Amino acid sequence: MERIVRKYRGKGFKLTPQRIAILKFLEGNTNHPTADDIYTEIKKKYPTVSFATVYNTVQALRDRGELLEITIDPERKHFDPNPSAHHHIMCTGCGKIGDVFFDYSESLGLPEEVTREFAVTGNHIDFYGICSSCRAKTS
Amino acid sequence: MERIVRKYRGKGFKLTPQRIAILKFLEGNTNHPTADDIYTEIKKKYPTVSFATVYNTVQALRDRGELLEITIDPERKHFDPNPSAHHHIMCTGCGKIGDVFFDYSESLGLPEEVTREFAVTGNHIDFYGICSSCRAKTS
DNA sequence: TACTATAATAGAATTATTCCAAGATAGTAA
DNA sequence: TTACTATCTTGGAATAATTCTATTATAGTA
Ligand SMILES: [Mn+2]
Ligand SMILES: [Mn+2]
Ligand SMILES: [Zn+2]
Ligand SMILES: [Zn+2]
Repeated sequence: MERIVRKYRGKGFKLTPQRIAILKFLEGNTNHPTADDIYTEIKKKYPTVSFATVYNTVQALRDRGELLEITIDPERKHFDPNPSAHHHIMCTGCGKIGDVFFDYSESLGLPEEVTREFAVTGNHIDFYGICSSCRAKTS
Repeated sequence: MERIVRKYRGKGFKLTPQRIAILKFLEGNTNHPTADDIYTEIKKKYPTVSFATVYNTVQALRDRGELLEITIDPERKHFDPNPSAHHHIMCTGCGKIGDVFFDYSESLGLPEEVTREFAVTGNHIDFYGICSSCRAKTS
């Protein structure tokens, strides 16, 4: 928590109790929670917290480059407190999202007809698969 | 249009006038339209068409493997009548989505800690960039 | 031509997300 | 400390995308 305070102090980002709770929940969290996941968690300690606060906070973090919005799930957005470039894999059985830490950039050269039209700035890979617990169920 | 009839005849997929209009709009369309784009177009010829029909039709096509749902745009789904494996690039300026026809699968080996947990079934790459017309504007 | 499974429609419902106005408060500077 | 104010929180309304439902219509088939 001291690290959190140190990280955001003096950056025009006010550290309110709700925000600190959100930051603590997100810190090191590799579950890629949805807005609802965050809301449900923070509500345990701050029963009057609102969705607006959750969305405002994740937006503020996103704008500061501290958090990523993940689009791999067509149903809803997931948030990732690890802003370093990495990729994701989602289980098509249960929706679980895992991290893929590998830089494929070298292999992702684009065809000339694409680079003629687009100046490429980034990439993100969505992998799909079946997680071990889902495999256990169906087999 | 004859090709469309031939393709779907006798497969439990009724070819209504609205569906034919949707199929014609989608056929060869590389613009990755949204549900609203489809609705707006079909409404020109069938003013009473409903969103339910648009969604029902794209779902039926998706279930038959004739159409893909694209998640590259965090705001809304886009649909792609080309179901063959390919990737996409979106302009972060105007939202335009282009196709990337290149099979990167050979280069997309996953780290062992991922394959231990997930049996991989597929992948899709989202590229980001700036399209030529957006570059013309800002420069 | 008649039948029936499937589709189309209007509109309500649901869900995710954003907006808004009013009241609080974190951080700062005196 | 204290006071100030820019920023934040909140409940609830608003928006937007998508799905559901009940009713009516019709494509495909016998
Ligand atoms: Mn991640
Ligand atoms: Mn495409
Ligand atoms: Zn699973
Ligand atoms: Zn553009």
